[in-house]
Amino acid sequence: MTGFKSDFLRTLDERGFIHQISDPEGLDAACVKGPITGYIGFDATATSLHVGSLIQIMMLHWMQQTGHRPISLMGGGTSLIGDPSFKDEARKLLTPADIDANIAGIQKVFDRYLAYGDGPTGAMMINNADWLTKLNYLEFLRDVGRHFSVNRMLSFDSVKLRLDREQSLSFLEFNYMILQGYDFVELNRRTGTVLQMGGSDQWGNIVNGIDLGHKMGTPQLFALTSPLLTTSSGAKMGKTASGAVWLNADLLSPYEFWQYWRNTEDADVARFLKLYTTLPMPEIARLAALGGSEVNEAKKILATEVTALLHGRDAAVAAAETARKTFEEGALSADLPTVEIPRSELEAGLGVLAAFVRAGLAGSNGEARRSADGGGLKVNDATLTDVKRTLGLGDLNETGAIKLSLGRKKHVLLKPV
RNA sequence: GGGGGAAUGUCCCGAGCGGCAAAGGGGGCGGACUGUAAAUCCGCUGGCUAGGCCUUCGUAGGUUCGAGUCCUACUUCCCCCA
Repeated sequence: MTGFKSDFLRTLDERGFIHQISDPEGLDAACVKGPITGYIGFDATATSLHVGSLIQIMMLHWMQQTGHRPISLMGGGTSLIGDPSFKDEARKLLTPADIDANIAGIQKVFDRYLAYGDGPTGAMMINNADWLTKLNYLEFLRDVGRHFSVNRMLSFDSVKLRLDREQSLSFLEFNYMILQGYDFVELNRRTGTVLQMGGSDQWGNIVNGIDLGHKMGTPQLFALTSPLLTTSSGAKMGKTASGAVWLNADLLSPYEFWQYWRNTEDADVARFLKLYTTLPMPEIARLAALGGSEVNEAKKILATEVTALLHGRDAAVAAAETARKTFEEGALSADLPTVEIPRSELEAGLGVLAAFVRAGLAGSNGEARRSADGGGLKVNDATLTDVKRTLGLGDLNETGAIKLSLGRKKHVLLKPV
């Protein structure tokens, strides 16, 4: 449906966030009537979220910007179980200590996107461990469990994958969707939440919560899912050679984060500007209209805006400047990713291949050797030809570091300490 | 309950007469061309103290000078009969 009356849905719609809504007219009407409360749950399976979650965070952001109250729900309780949806095997079980540490890491990011506070549109940070860990089993079965039809749960696509392949789906995992459904009801009771959002793979789990709400006497609840995001070439978002594109700066520096967006494919620029920046639509339309090599300007703006939201404007501008010096002037920027190395090792002479491994540009000496064979390694901008040479203090350049490059895009400074 | 088939390079799919570091894809990385894009072409895609050594084919044993390949047991999955 198009032609939403509420600012919230209109914004999400025109920016490409909407995949499915359970009752579009009903939700639209509720949004027009006054501030509503909605949430998205985040698994605590790693110490940082990655770009795959950014679209969800942006939905919460817009929710607040358009006059509603967003809740970021930490899955402290549900992560004890692990979401089996569309997975073909069980995840490793996390300990409560792991999960607490993960939540601590994840929370840091949200302050950038949401304004937490008590007002009618103040965001809330809630952990579902608050109630899930206190449940009494028999009580829970009688109050909540009786509303779930196993027949129906078995029919969900998210579990079918496992069942069709006759792979074991433990009772523990099977309960995940019940707990997620219960979360929705519990949040409604505690905060008046009426909307749960999430990726399209969460549709079944969310609708389950709505059904449970009906049976347990909540007001009408709503589901809204975002499309599963892939790049134009079909790759899942957030994967690079070196691993996931983390949001936390200690796992991926602002410069590297900026680079990830700078390298967006042409065909994705407009879509990403709408999803991941807060630039006004007319401005995005202007950038999207740029043709040929001019799209590079749009990509730089995309990279800077996305980075500014996450790491702050200063860090984004600095990243852009480092990139400009490195790529456009070919000059040496002291702000490139830096790896420190004991001065004594340099004095003793460090094998070049080992140096590239230390810098994180190669996984092993063999890999570094192959890259060199292909002409892909550079030391201080000179192509490496002798893989047996060693690096010493004499290789330090004017900034007191050694610049190691893999390909044209990846540069690391090796700095003695 | 009975019968038949399958598990391969820790990214995925997939060939593999007892001599195999193991065909071929996809993906990824690098090079050329460009615009730090896409498409295209080329190279690489177990580890190491590097022409020699070490570790890999579901798990554990066995046969053999030598096992991904043959035998036994186990695990998991697929198909057929009941």
